[in-house]
Amino acid sequence: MTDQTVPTTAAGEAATARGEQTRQLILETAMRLFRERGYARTTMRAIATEAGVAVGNAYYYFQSKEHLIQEFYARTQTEHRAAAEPVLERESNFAARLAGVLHAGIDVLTPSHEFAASFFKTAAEPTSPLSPFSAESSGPREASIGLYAEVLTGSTAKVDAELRRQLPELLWLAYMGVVLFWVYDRSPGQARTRQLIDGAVPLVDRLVQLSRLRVLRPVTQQVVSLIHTLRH
Amino acid sequence: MTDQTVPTTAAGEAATARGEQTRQLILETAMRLFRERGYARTTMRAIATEAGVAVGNAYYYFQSKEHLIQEFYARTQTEHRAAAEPVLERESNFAARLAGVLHAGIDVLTPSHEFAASFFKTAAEPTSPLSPFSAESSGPREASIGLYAEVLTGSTAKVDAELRRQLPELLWLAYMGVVLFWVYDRSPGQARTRQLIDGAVPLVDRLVQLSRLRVLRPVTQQVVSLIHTLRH
DNA sequence: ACATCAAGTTGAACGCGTTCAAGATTGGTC
DNA sequence: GACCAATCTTGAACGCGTTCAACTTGATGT
Repeated sequence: MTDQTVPTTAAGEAATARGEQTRQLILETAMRLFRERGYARTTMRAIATEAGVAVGNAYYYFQSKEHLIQEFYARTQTEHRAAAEPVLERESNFAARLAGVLHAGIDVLTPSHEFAASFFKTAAEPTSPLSPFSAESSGPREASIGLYAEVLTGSTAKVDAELRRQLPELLWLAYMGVVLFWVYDRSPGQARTRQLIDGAVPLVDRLVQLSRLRVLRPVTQQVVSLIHTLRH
Repeated sequence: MTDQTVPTTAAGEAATARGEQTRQLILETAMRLFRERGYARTTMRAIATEAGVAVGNAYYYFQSKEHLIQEFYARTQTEHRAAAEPVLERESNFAARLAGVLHAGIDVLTPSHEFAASFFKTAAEPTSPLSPFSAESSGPREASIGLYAEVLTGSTAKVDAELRRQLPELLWLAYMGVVLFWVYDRSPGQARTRQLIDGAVPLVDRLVQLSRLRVLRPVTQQVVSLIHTLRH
């Protein structure tokens, strides 16, 4: 994870062996300060000073202050994956798998709640490279969707065939919704988000099981065709 | 609308007859420049210069650049209300009323699509006064929720009693979702958002009707109790 | 006529993210 | 060892949102 001659950057900046060390130093310093002081109160000058480099040098490796966060995404995704592993190994019940993966995601994010809230505005902007829907974020996004594909494939749940194809992305979208809720969640320890997960998962589970029910067949069809329409 | 001695500000700033004129001048100038150049490319200096006042003067009336947008909310809400009036007058079918109100909302927003996208990031921040969930936005928010209450009360739809109480707020939340989609919508004329509305409304309608169905009763209960939990 | 005082107005100054022309360092080549 | 080009590093400078001590204005009381 530390030592590679091949470019490791998601954004695709050139990363030779020489500069990589400085790059990592700046990144580590930035992440530490972000966690200590929050995103807004951490200045680029402070990052540079603490890292022992010039301000301009930080901009040689990172296009902007926002781009420093991209790494946060990648790391979080990797940690999420790891944290979800035991559940995916152990459980075969769909609801249990989904709940486990969602909780694992929030577990990983929890230490960064304040930090996440402060840079969320940036990620929310449609044109931002930090948007979870952006091309720059496609790596972590695809990986995350893959995680929800696993939730489904490893489970014993019986799902309408059409719906099954769309479900991983839908579950990822639901996860984005949970994260959105979590960012806004001001309850101590974000307990409300936990309640949301525990309350919504059985609901989703039920709806997914019901998707094969005769009365709901048209509704299922409608959902699937709507999704199809919206993505051309 | 122009001429009042009573304070008119939503935020509650003091607005005497004397300063009100300057306030309005700055506001009009700002709104014009925002539409002409976009939010980010409009500087406070430019607003002040064009309005013929000093920068500091703008800050006497508005806490920040962001606060200049608060007025945009209030205006949009009022226009939405007006645009929805004919539909609420004419239709009694729930789906037709909902679709009409949602389309009216997007109609009103359409001319400001670029502008809205540029300041959306600000509104998305949980702690921002511009957040649709913030205390400062409670005026327009309550009015908007009221609009969806009317969608329901004026309709012939039969809804589960428990659900009925929560529905206006849920519909408003769905509207927020549509607006979120609209902000991200890069299709020409935001045609996809129109498709989303036309596709999702029958679905919501169906689900609402089905909420009284026996098989779905537990699900409905679950939804209602989850909402109840999440708001203490 | 004058004093008083809140309301309104000013613009220089601050700290921020970001840029960029200039300089320093490195590894390869003859 | 001398040169070169690519890579890396520097810090002053720019424009931005925002602040604030100082100033002006105009209505009110005497």
